[in-house]
Amino acid sequence: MSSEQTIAALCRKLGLRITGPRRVIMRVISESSDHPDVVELHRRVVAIEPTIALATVYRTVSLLREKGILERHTFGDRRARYETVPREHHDHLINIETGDVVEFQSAEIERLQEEIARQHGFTIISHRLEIYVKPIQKTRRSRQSGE
Amino acid sequence: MSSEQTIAALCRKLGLRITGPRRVIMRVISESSDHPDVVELHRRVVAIEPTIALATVYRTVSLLREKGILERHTFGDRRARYETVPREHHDHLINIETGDVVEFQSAEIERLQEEIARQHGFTIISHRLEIYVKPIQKTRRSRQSGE
DNA sequence: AAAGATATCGAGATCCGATCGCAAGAAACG
DNA sequence: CGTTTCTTGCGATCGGATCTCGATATCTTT
Repeated sequence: MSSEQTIAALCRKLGLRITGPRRVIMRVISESSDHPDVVELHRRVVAIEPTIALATVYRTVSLLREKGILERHTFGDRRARYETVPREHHDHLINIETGDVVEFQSAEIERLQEEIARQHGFTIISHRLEIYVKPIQKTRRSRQSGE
Repeated sequence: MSSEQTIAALCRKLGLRITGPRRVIMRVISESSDHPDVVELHRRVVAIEPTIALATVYRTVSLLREKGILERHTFGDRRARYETVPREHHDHLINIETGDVVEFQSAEIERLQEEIARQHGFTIISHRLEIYVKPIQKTRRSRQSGE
């Protein structure tokens, strides 16, 4: 999702009407590189156009999610956070000591997931893999290469 | 978590009072091999002792979670589901159409995770892998419009 | 065993994120 | 322009989870 004309084009492609609120909401989303929740999105939206209702933001994000434009995450808390769908799927290594997040991809793991799902008679809709880690300690012995 | 005496012992060990409601709730949990949410737990609990309140079940499960006895999952929906901390780690296939959860293990995936973590200079503390799936459809052929 | 201290309970109120219903307003299309 | 259908704003409502509080039960102390 990107600039002004493409938002209109996107709406048209999705069969959605091009409305003022949607223009603003989509623009805010496209300019957000973090993972805002709906209230936060609404905050940013009303900073531009104060009349836009919270419910409209809710409706728009779920619409965009249905259409595959947005991804919904639910981290620790119970509020949903949104992110534009990355063009390449990735999973996360979370450093529990620092909170840092490292993205990674593994075609091999993806393949194994497909295999497991198929063995159970399912097809994968989506998945979530989070690996909680800490830095390797160097004890008396081995050091690690790389990194 | 297991039979009657061990529940008392467990409570004592955790510094909790051994009460009627707790006995029942813990028994229900120990006898559940699925991933019930709190309302479902309460259903099973009141089948044994109808006077036990939903709030008590909420309080008990969060207590047991704090103490490391239970694991809390939040799959697709917004409700928390609980399971006793397994002695062998497993991951979950979640059928998004029915909400059913299938447990699985994959030594291969675990191995790859270890490898990825190591390549980034980390050791794994824990991880979470959830695969959201739906049953394999038969022929998906010409469909009319929309959606 | 009785009593005091306090953790726990049940029931309903409350919180908070998310959704709904409806009348008014706006887009699309001719 | 006028009609049709979609969208919006607003308040009501939903649903899961938590909290309040008086009553009760458990543990501890004697």
